[in-house]
Amino acid sequence: MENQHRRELTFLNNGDFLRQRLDRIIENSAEHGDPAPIKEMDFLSVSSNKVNETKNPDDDNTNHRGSATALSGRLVNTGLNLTVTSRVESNEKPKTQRSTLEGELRRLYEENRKLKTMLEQVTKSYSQLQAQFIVTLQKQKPQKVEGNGILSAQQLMEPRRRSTNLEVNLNANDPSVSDDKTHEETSASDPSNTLEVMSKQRDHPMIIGKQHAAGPDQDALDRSSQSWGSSKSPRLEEPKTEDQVAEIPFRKARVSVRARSEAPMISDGCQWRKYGQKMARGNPCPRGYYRCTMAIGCPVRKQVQRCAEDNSVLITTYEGNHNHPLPPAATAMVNTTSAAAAMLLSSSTSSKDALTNPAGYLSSVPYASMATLSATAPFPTITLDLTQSSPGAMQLSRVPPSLTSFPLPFHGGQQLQGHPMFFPQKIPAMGLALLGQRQLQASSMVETVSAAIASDPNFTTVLAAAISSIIGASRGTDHGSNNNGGSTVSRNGISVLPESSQHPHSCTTFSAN
DNA sequence: CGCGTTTGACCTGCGC
DNA sequence: GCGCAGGTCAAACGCG
Repeated sequence: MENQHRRELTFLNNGDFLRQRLDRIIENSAEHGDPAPIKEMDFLSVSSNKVNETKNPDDDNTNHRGSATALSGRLVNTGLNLTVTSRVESNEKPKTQRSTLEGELRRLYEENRKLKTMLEQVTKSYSQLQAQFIVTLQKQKPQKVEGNGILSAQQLMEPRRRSTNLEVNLNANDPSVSDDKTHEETSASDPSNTLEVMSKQRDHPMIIGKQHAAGPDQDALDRSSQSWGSSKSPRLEEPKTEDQVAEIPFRKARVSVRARSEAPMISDGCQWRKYGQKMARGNPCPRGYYRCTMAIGCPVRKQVQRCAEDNSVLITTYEGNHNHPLPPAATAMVNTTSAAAAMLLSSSTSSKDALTNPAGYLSSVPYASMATLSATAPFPTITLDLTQSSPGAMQLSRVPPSLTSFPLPFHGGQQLQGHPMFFPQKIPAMGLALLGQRQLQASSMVETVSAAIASDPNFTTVLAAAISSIIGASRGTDHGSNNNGGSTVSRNGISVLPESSQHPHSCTTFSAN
């Protein structure tokens, strides 16, 4: 069951499974005397096949997502947003063979439809779980404070963690690709899910406890959030309490977005106020510092800077947790991106492990073509690169020379010796399928990250562990909405791993429009 | 007048 | 300890 589900999700996200099936069909056709039933792939034209008369009741649904592939008169969703027409000389085929193919395709279509539904359910369940998780955390805060107002010795002795700086190249640069599915899926999540869904710490299983120790009041949260970056301005700060001191080692994850834009800032649905500008070393373009002004005291901040190598590339780095409802434009991205960041952070139970063996995590990130680790950056950063326009471009990414880079193996520890910046496309099947298409049709970033979430057992494991550890003790407080969540977990065969019960969440809101 | 931006000063962390 | 770089603050300024 688990394997099947995983396969289904993979297929949904990249069409690899279907591609294999189609290959098999093609091979069968060749064996039956049709040497080249599919001579070329027309990515633009809609099917003109004469057989396409029995319109499937779900055609509309498929078409509007731009994923329909017409093959032998049947629409098949490849999950690649590609429209493929096979020019099969259908009238040359024996009728039986044709009907067999049609039957096969019909079955595939139905299967694809089911898988799509399942993915939507999983996505929705994830959002619901997130919301419940946060609600439970908030409920438990008073207890924690009551029980123990200070951090454990282990927490206090936790050394300042090393950070990881991770770049994940996503081929989500094509705005022309329909994003209806994305909106459909993300809109299913309650905007409230975006509120404090993400904590700012990681690397510690008792992160939640730490937050609780800091107190349930928003001030505490704001204090911790205001320490954006490696330096704090102490001018207006009160003398540090024990809790505040203990917060220092725990820093926030960042999500950085690279997107091509001539505009001074990418539109992400939020309102920002500039509070500073600074010339950064090694970049002739100044870096702007912005603060979210959609609500008083919203701790979310972002940095905007143009890429030194390419001025058309805008690098936006987000950090912090919104303490207010988000507009739909911003909400759409929050869950998926925060989950991506959480997934990043959850990859390493310790920073040392992340430096030495981050493959386990990265291997689950689709389209992740390279990763770099920074021994100097004070926080883990996941970079979503929306600037790549071709598969080849995805293979190489640059990082500042100040960053210590490590070749990170994917799935089995493959590395390119001597090319620390270059990673083989040893990525999950979903990525391979896309790469194999030569024309990488990028779905939206949300879709991409969603794919990563849906297909990543590590993330779901961590999430399940977190929920189990937090909610498990207070099951009575759950409501009916968690039914889906529970089924999601069980479908993925998640087991609770106490050592993975960290809850790294990064609140991130962005879009690249 | 209110709001947002600009800009120089200040602070912290870190490397040498 | 010193210098540098990153991050933040707040007064000054501009605009509607």
